[in-house]
Amino acid sequence: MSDLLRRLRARGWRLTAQRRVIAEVLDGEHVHYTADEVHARAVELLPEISRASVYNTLGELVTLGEVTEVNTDGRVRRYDPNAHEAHQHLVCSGCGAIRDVRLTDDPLSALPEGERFGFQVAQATVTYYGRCPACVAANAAPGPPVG
Amino acid sequence: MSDLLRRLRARGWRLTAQRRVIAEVLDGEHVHYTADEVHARAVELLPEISRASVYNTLGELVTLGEVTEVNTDGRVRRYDPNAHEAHQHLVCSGCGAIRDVRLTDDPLSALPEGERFGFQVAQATVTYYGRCPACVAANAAPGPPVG
DNA sequence: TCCTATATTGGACTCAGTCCAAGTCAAGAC
DNA sequence: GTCTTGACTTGGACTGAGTCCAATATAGGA
Repeated sequence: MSDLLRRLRARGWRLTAQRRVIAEVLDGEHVHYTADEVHARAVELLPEISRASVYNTLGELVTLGEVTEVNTDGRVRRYDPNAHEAHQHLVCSGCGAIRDVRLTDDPLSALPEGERFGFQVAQATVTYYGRCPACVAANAAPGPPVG
Repeated sequence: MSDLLRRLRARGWRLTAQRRVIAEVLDGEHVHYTADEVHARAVELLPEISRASVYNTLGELVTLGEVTEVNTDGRVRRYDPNAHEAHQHLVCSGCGAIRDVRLTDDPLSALPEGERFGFQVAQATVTYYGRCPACVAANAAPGPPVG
């Protein structure tokens, strides 16, 4: 049993076939799947698993802090199982590729007291946008870079 | 005529009633409306304006760099007319209130070369999450803070 | 093995956003 | 002032992500 499943068990989760399969799909530190991608991969392991179960389980994993929701394109939510290491994301505006990145400074330190407006600030998410090496090479000559 | 309309005119835009109304709705530096909120306000000024026109116009304003798209909740896109001043956003996880904030450091400086993976990094967006004074006061005694 | 609270299912539903063919109209030409 | 035309608008159908729910199934403790 994976560490994730062990932790879930310890929290009183019932270990159903569906939850095991979803945990298996998310196993791997650097995946950023959408709910539908998780579902597609889960179906290969357990053909009868429903979309609703995938959404339910992902939502619960997010609530428990085992998975982080990331939204890099303003459209689809993605699920990041690398929730136990502080990191941010670097996104290719050409192909949408996503890399986990570690920053030198806590982004909270860049927000001065005078800009907090009395908020109790708890968290920051940073998304970097650029072009990955493959997309840079692909557009080297033709046209201006996008985004 | 507002500066925005003047700039659009200079770019060859036809100044239709719909576009004037949308520009008027977005007038004001610190609004962060969704497309449907823009539509609702536009309808008060021009009852027959359609959702499609609102989406079209907002999309064009974003392409022209006159308005920025922001997504603070992973769900709805919001439109920020304060596109000519570099800033980031502070979001209340209680009520969703959004404030523009100016940082002391360029967030790009926190991403070391070794974490760029050959990307040509162009841009960073930072979103801070916390609780606004009103939400802090509201939950002062009862229950643990959310998020 | 039984029991039951918890989880799963599929299908209907919502909501944001897109697409399109038909109709309208801003603004340049005269 | 009127004409002309291509850009703009419209409403309605459509898509895709995500939610909700009543009926059914099942994990795991008794």
